[in-house]
Amino acid sequence: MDKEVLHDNETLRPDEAGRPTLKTIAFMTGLGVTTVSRALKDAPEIGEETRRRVQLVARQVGYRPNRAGVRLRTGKTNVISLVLNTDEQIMSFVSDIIYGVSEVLAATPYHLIVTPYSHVQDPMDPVRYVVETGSADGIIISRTQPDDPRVRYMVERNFPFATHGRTETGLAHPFHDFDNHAFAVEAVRRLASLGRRRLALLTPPQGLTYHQHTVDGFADALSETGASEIPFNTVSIDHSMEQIRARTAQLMRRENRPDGFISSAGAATLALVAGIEDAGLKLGRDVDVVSKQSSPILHLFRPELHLINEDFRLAGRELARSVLGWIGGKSPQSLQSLSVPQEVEGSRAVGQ
Amino acid sequence: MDKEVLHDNETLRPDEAGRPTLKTIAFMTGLGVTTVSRALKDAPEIGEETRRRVQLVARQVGYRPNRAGVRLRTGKTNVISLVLNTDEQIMSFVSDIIYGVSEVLAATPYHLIVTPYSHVQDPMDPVRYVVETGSADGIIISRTQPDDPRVRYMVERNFPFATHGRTETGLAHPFHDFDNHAFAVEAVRRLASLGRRRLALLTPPQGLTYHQHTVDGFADALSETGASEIPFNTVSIDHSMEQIRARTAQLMRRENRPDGFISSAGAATLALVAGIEDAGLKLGRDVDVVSKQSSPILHLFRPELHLINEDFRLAGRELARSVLGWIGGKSPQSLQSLSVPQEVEGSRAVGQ
DNA sequence: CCAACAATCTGTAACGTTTCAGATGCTTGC
DNA sequence: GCAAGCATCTGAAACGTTACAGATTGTTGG
Repeated sequence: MDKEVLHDNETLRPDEAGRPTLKTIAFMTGLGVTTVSRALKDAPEIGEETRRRVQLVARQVGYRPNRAGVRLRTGKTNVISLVLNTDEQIMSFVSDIIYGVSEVLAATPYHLIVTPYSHVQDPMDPVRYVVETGSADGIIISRTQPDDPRVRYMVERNFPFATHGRTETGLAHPFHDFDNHAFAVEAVRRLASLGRRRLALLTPPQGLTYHQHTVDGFADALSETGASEIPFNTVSIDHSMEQIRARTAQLMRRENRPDGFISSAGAATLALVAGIEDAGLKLGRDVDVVSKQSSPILHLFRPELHLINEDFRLAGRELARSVLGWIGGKSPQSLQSLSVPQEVEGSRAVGQ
Repeated sequence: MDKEVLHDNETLRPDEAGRPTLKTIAFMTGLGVTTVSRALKDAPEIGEETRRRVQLVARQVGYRPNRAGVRLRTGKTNVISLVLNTDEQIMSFVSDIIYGVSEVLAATPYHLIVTPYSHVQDPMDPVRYVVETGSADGIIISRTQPDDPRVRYMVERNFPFATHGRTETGLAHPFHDFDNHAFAVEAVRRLASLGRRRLALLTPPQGLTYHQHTVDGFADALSETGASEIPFNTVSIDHSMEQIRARTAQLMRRENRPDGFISSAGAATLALVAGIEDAGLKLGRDVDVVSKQSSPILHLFRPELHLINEDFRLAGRELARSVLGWIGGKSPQSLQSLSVPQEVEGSRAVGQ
């Protein structure tokens, strides 16, 4: 600290507008930039006093590592990419996921970047883009399929990711999923307990893993309760409100109409109920409906609805934790979680 | 192309797993990396044939500029930051904005990064962070206030941004706004035309610019139509569903209750209507409600509702275009837009 | 024929970071 | 007294890009 060699940094003017860099701190402390770099990340071969001195100065001048510098040198982007389908109709749950992810990332140096794709594209495109250009350290995807090509692709390349929903690839990868089997079972039981015997299921989109989970839960609970199924396969929650409404009305005007419905999405339930009422029937009297919801609003729509919450903010948090975990070296197997259907407050709540 | 000096790039192995860089293309074409760099951006001092040759090779090998390299060298991040408040209750509109922004950015090299903040923080924090660390080239903010400190901050630093909502700072900056004055006027007229004379307004949050716009439009149209106001200032659309519902019920049980409501948000309308019905009153008979909505769902909730659409996806697109415009050198004044209330399909639609 | 010029092309340096392979000085053991 | 070892520190090089200041041609005008 005395001999001050003053390495001839020709153009070095300490506080010249720009933000401080390692060089700035090196100059201020009289150390080399290598030493500063190592001191800041608590490397072992740095003296105790030096470390403290460097960290003090760094804090004082508000040093923040330049992301581009780090990224160029190390390849680490400190970015998580959330891949989203922009065709979703009513999608307040999307913001919930985003906020959940954000909550977790806030305590880290990670930024969240949203990578959208639409129906005109191969869902693989955004994933390929991120992996090939290395524009993120990890990816979160949703609308997961049993044999999801995106999952295969990323596993092959050993690229960290987490899926919202499970696969049946046999590949071990992080996921978070809502237990839709349990949801369907609880829903059927509820309807059965109300004396409903002819049940129809408004399913998740064909081809997604949780479609099958829901259908399986429905079937299992049907045989458990002895209720029967009224097929309702012409629409799914991916269809437009108009279509769901029309098909429901159509179904409800038939001879052998259902007396109980299970709906896999809150928005779809609005259309479903409208269809029921179009047919001149009344909720709670002629038919009961159990619905999933992601925002606590459906009880305002029709108090007769039976509701089960799916917490997407929680999903976002879990998914973020999972990718970070994988990036951090944890084993994929240890980063899988399942969320259980939540009882909704109020008299008509479903669940235990 | 004949003398092939083979610049001694010691460690250069063309196709060694990694993605192609300028160096790769330089090697393949036999040119210098400077030439390649310039050829790719159509610089003037590059021969026609060379340019074509370079661009052909670049396309063939799937060259994509390394973002970290560009960012480190030029300071350009090719990132737009969308700053969001995570405390919003029901926020399907958030995804709409995100998708709108994405749509526009998709055709550009820009990435979208979501920067959240919560009530515990100063709304200034995320803005300061982005500006100070230079982690984006432009910012989009919402929940704009008449004298918004974030706007002053960014204008002072000449940092490109766009606001969802206007300010009254006198500073020229890009914005997109929904014409809430017009919305309130149309809403009052509609209620007046239905013979409603005692109107209550469920306002946007106090402190935000569009609160005043709405209130002003309401007042203007009241004097135009001769209707009178029933004060309803104890809640705003930022309050919880429960609070809105309870206050509404309370209001509707009073002697001098309103016979018309204007609601500034779709989600709040659910609670508002619930409150009305809690008081034993009936929509369309005892009271009419005009509501804004951002998703076409409220007509399913109660067909008696009068609805006006606010298109948030459009807002997202406009906001994205605005920031990009400013970054691209256009004048802030030329990047301001206002969106007019949209008529909702169906018999009870409001608007022209 | 030569100077001047335009048209093309080029290497070097720099952005901020981390890794690598030392350098320096001080103890320690014998 | 000295080699070896340890504890600290260090500069150079590299990541991929662009700006700068030339270099190398061939062409033109006088």
